[in-house]
Amino acid sequence: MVEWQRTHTCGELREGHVGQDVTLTGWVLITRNYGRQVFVDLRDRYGLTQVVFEADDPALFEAANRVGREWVLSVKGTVRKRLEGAARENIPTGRVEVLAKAFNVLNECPPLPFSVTEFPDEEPAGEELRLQYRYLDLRRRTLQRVLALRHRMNKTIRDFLDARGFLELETPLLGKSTPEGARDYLVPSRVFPGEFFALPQSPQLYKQLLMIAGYDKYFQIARCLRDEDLRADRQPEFTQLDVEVSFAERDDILSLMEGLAAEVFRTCLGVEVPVPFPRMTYAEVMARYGSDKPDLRYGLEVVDVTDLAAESEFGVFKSAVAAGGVVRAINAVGAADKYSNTALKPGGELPKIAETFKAKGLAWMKADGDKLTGSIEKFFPEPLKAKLRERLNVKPGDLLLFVADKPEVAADALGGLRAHLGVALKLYRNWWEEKAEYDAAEEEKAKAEKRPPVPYQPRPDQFRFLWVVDFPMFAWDDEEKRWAAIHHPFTAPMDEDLPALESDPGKARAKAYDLVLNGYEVGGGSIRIHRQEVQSAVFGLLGMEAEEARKRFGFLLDALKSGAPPHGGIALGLDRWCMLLAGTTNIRDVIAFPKNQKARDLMTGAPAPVDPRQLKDLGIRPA
RNA sequence: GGGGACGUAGCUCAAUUGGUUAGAGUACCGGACUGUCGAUCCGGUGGUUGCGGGUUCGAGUCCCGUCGUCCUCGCCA
Repeated sequence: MVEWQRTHTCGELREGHVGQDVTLTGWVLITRNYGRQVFVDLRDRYGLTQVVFEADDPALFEAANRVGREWVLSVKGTVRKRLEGAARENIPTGRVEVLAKAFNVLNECPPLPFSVTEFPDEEPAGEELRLQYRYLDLRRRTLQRVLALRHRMNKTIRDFLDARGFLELETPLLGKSTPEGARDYLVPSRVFPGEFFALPQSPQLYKQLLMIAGYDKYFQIARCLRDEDLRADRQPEFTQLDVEVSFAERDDILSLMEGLAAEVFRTCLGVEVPVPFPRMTYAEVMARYGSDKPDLRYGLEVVDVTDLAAESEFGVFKSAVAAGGVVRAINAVGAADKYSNTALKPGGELPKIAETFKAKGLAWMKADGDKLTGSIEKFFPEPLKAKLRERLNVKPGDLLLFVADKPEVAADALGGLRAHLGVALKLYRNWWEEKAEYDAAEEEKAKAEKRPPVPYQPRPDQFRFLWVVDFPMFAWDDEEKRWAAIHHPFTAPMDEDLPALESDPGKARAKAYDLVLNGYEVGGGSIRIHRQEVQSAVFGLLGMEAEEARKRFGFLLDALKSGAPPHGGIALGLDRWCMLLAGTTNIRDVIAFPKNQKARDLMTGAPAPVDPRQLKDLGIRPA
């Protein structure tokens, strides 16, 4: 085997290279045997080039005939223009081909458990199988593009923050378990049997200590680990852009992030997202959308009708109001025909969703012409119906959905219904769905017109950012009978709410903010407490005795006394960012080696039992 | 921990009301073929219907259990 090193990549050759002797290396996508020629599509992550073996050289031709899919080859040959009429305009290398003079088989490959070709009408293999053979899955062009996009995103972030004087600093993986928050992944200490490190849920405390140390602009693309149940957009280990700034107030952080988001969308998608992003208070989004991360790509807002319901004769509404509850409604515009009365009965499609969120039931009316119909209609006298129609802007064919309950339950249930209806009524389209449609049509057109296809360009209106601000400091934990931090225990209360900390903790608002994009929480942060006495007070409210606080966070309390500057920051969930940039709703699609829903790595099999001697060294006995 | 969907050839799927020997496409193997481009044509190999039990004259199909995967509620400061 001689001189197999490549001179060009498989995506490089053009008409300008015609006549040159070149060497390509890559994987065989597919071969076409035509009797007198063998065509081999050779592929690497840069592209695909057609290689031709001709029968004039019987030994070479015979050898080429044996080559199969996914073999790794090095091919020496001459670039030549394709025959008249045989050029392909849909790939950049489509006007040329390489006439092979010699080749090396760098590795053979048996038939694979699934196809990596990704032909248009080819159904992808099941995810379980793809995760088991992730190294093959990653060979697919789609995943190669996603990981390249992820690189581009990370690079943009680093360049953006570097240009503004930020330092990328690393913090430990082996740290100390902190109370509250998610379950920790623990690492046993060999030197101190029975003692454990905890892997970081985020670099939160370290970055605050860096602020106190005077590193006033910090960032890190940091791995975070939380041992909680997973979802389509949650992995046990995930990546955050962690940012912290000293002498910053909330708006400094928000506008910095707006600039960063705009830069990321510019470089990764070619989209100019409008800044600044809209802002709403937590109270407002919960009232209007029933969610702290509403998707603003569609309306379907929640409307309060408590006053009208109280005037009605409907017992369920009246008693809910009498008990201090609320009655809220959604007008599912034009959906009266889509949901039969059966689908709206208890146990039907929509009531079941409401019940998922703890609502006791779902009441409804339909607008049949200019009449309201449904079983609860009779409890509303005509003038009240008129007010209802006006409040909810009812038009013929509309479906009204009511939830009567405690404010939080009503918000959750209607928020859940809103999200469900957004999908069911097709109130919005994801940009990648429009792209898929465009691509299919454009491919056809380009082929007919013998030109390269024009790539799809996403639009700014397909990305609806939102800042949610003024979160409450605490929520009452009914199970543990105590206040729990909504953000985290280091979040500063709003200055004017400092008195409320003592008198009415539930009313105190935090200097906390979340960034929401198309219904996904893609970032969250706060201005931190930088005064020791405030931090101690908050610990106290969270039910932590002074002695315990000292034991757990003594280092932080001491540090806060030692010249801590005001500071604050944010963390962006980069996996979710990458999802939305890549056009997927599955976080595993943007992580090279993800875990499955039970947090198992199907490729390596981790987690796995270990040798008993390892456990003995660590002083651990299995349960 | 709760709810839901799914599990049939290497892969993607089909199989009527419970009814004959479980099919198709693709992959793979063999053959034909002078420009293909997911070539085409002809032929062939390939099955513990996830696993265990039950009902039945008869189970891929129905019931129970179990394992696995995904979605979701709780959970994720």
